Amino acid sequence: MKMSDLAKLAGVSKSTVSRALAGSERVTKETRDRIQQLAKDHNYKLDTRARNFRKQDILTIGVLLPSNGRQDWLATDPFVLEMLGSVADALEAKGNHELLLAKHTNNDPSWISEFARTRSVDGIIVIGQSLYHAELNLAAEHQPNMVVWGAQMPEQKYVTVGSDNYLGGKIATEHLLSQGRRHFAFLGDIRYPETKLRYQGYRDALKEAGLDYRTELTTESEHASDAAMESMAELLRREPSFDALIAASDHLAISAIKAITDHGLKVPQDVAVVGYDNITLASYSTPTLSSITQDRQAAGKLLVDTLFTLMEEGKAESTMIETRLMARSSTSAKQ
Amino acid sequence: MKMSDLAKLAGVSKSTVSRALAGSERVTKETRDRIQQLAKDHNYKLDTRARNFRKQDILTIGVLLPSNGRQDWLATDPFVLEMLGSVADALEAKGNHELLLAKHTNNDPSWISEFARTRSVDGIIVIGQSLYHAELNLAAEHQPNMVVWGAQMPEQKYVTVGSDNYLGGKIATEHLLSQGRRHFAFLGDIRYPETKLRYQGYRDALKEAGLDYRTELTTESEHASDAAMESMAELLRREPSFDALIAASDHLAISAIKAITDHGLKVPQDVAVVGYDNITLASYSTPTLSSITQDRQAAGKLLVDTLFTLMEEGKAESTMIETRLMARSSTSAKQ
DNA sequence: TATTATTATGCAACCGGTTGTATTTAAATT
DNA sequence: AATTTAAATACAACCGGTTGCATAATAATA
Repeated sequence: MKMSDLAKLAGVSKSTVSRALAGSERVTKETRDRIQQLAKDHNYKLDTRARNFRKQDILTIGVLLPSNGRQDWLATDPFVLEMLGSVADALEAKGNHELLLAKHTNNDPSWISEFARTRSVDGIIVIGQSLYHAELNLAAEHQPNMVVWGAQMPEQKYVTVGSDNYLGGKIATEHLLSQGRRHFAFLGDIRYPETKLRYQGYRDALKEAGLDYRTELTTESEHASDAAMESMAELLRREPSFDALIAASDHLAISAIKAITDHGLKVPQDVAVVGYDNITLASYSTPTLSSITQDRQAAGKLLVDTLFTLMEEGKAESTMIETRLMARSSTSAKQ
Repeated sequence: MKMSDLAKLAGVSKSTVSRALAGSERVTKETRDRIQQLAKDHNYKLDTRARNFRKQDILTIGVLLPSNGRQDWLATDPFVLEMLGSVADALEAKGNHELLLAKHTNNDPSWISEFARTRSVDGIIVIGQSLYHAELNLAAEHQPNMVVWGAQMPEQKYVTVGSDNYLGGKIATEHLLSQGRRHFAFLGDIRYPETKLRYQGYRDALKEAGLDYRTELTTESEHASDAAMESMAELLRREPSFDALIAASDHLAISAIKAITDHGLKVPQDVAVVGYDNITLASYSTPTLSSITQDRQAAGKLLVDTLFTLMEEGKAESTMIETRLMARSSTSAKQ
């Protein structure tokens, strides 16, 4: 059932139907009501695809969810969903926009630039820079209206929005320093730009505190939790003397806590842990996890706003949102 | 830059360009290559909206993420993201489909039927039945091609895909019964259809074991964690004698564990806990959380397959996927 | 009642591609 | 060289709406 069919039924022209359904004043109230009723009766549904094609007043925004190398990382980290939600909210608030979701499926990262090249979306938001810097640069050539959640990189052709990861790493470290901790370990994979910055903040905080950065206490790990457990277990065997751990994500932190507990040590008494992202569960896990907060609502809004600046003006600057440590702390002694 | 511009540049007709870009054999290889090169040089991008409008070979599937009443529930539960991911994967595997994402924003549930009424998507998948049974029924009238992740309800006009929540509740309870637990409490909000079934499974398992269901040990709670903490704390004050807890979700379970620990009791020694969903973090939290697994990969695939059956044949049946308890257990004594 | 102003509706072009069919061009056959 | 056959390209209609402009219908004015 198309509009012309409905027009025939109503005994009027297509244009009248179009205007009637749009509620235009150019059609008498009676005709309008009659046609609208008729449309309802016959369960007529306007073809949005045709409408949008003609009007071209709805922007389609592609939202991309890359995996983090590991197939399952993305699917498990609630932080990504919260970001997605806040991006959707921010788009919704703008009005007249469609959110086209695309996610990583196979292990070939070229889908990102492929998406940028072939889909004629009006803009792209990538939730998670991951290891795809080069790929994202390539994508940006095809779709200049692209904003990525992540960290600033050298020779970057896309725009990033992120939190101050360097500062975050520093705050986390200083937090534990202020509680008298002196032997640090860092858990995270510094191949990831964001993790690397957090790591640098961590190192600098230690340096400023006059503490030697002890390289052998650093461990690499994927975001996935099994790998994290193993890394942590190995670290504990190798170097059991640290009393403070900075983890690059809450997921890692929670895995680490398990590994530490399994090793027979107590958190936070023996080892204090600080995570990153401050996912909801962090507040409710046992023991409560201290974490660096990245404000997702602000982040989603900033991603969208930045993209719109880009679309309207053709340029935008990479920006950061607030980073802070949540007040609650795993280090407070439990009885 | 539209196709006709490119045609002018190339000195050929629009149709030749169209065919050249589509890689048709009807255009000489030389012309084809020349045009493709030209397109690349001029950074021409085909208008997918126009293409899809004309070809009508791409189905648009709306994926809806309702909130769970509480504004923040959805955004925090990784289970939803995992479901979303697996739905996206399943759609991707089908090919020729677009995933249009829409989520709850304000507190008005009518957006669901509004979406069904006004957006001309080819089908709808709703991830989370929540409390919106009536609303979903309404939506189904506008878009019969609608599949909902949730539980079967009386007088239901939409199709559901879900796991066997009744069985899940039963398995969870029997698991703790087999470990000698005898005093049970249930944490969850039975207004939610899925939770209600889990609760019924729980009650029946107790009945079959010859245990009186002790109504005063049941507590209602939203999925959100603050409310859960409070409910749990109150329950502990009121009735401190139970040694087993069935929680309607892992999120609830983790909150509950915290409340129990804060109360000075030990998990699992004093109170054994079983959750639901088996989110990734459940395996890595401390203590490890037993949980009922719902296979998300299968779920996403089944949601999509069911929707396609519906779209092709005009009818489909509500189905269930496997439910099982994960082997690892919080009840195993820790030393 | 004839004429003008106003309002309601219809016509046809258009959005940017795709595709069946007609036409031109080149190659093959006699 | 003339004719048939095949290959390459062009033409024009179409997808399902929207919208500027023309026209028909109605109301207002002389």
